[in-house]
Amino acid sequence: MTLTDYEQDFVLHFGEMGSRWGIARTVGQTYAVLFLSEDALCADDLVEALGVSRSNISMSLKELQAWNLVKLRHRPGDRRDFFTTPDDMWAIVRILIEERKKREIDPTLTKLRELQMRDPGEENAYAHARVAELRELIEGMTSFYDELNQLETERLVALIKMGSKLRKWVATTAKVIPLTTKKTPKG
Amino acid sequence: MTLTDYEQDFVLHFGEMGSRWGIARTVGQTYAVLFLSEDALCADDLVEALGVSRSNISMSLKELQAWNLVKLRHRPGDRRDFFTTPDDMWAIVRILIEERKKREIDPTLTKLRELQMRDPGEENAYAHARVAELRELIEGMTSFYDELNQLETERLVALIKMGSKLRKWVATTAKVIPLTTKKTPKG
DNA sequence: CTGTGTTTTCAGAAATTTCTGAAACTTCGT
DNA sequence: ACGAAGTTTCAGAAATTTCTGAAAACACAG
Repeated sequence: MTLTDYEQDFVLHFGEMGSRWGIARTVGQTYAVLFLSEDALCADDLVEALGVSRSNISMSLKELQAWNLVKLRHRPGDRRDFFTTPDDMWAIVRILIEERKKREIDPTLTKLRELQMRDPGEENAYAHARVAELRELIEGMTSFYDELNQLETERLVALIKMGSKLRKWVATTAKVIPLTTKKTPKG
Repeated sequence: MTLTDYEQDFVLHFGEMGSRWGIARTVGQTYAVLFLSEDALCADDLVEALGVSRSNISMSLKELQAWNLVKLRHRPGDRRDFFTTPDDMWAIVRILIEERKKREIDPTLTKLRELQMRDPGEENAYAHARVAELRELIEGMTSFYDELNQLETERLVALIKMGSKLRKWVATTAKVIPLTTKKTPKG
């Protein structure tokens, strides 16, 4: 398991981007190696390819499994665990978006709803309105996402390829629905 | 500048979420305070509200300005800088998405394109194909995003509110376009 | 030019996250 | 039950990120 220069380049990039994507470097690199590999790899292959500790690989694989980003495989007569990435890329995209939503949006939505339940009192009138605005916006966006997410992949791909047709359709269809965002005036 | 319990709760949540969103805690809190405040605030207001150092606030505001998430205001006869958040929430959403794309997607797209230019050679045939697949997918998604981003806010909001209409429209319109994702077979 | 009120910078302290090595655990064959 | 091959856990080391305090820089008034 030695990486070619080409692979190396890709893998190092994923490692560096890791911090921006909210994952540890080794997790990013591990995923990258599996992504590029035609066959399933075992933990020691990854240790060798990346030159990091066995335990680090173990942790990273655990994290990738928690995110559903790798699949476990077994070979007859071999006790080791082998790993691959799902080969349908769109499945990967859906997983990534779903996981990010779960971690980055849902807790905030919960908090906003909780705040909305409270009696804000005089002093928090403005804050309360602002929270409502934010909550409505996030709710709108997540239900739009749910809508898209219900499309089977084939149709989603078609939609994405449709380009300007979508814009035209919105232009003709959308105008009947009234705009509801209110601007809150400022001092 | 003392925060009410209500505000405090919101602000602390934004601080905690910061790490998940890829921003420092103080940056998140600073933004939260400004977001909830009806009037523009100066740096010392924020120091008092959050109980952190002046320099930390200075850095945080600088970062928020780099992201275009706060606006600078001045008062006649007052030398201090005052800050607010843009009051159009959709503008905020657009900024956030654009900035994330810039940081999290664009560098990778550049890298993938760079790899595609290279002569991969025999040994990298599979990796090269996999990179192509990923690049195409990301390009497709970003141009769909560009498409949506060209809609003026009013129409975007309408589209988001359209719910199942979109799905129906895709069902009737999309089927003419052939599916192009190829599954790469595995060992 | 000097003094006052303000923002910025930056080296190092503090906090947090990531990684390692050693030990513990699991599973299976004999 | 024992040993071999594999995996996981976890305390602390290493690396990274965030925050502070002191100093520097800036902008204006007198």
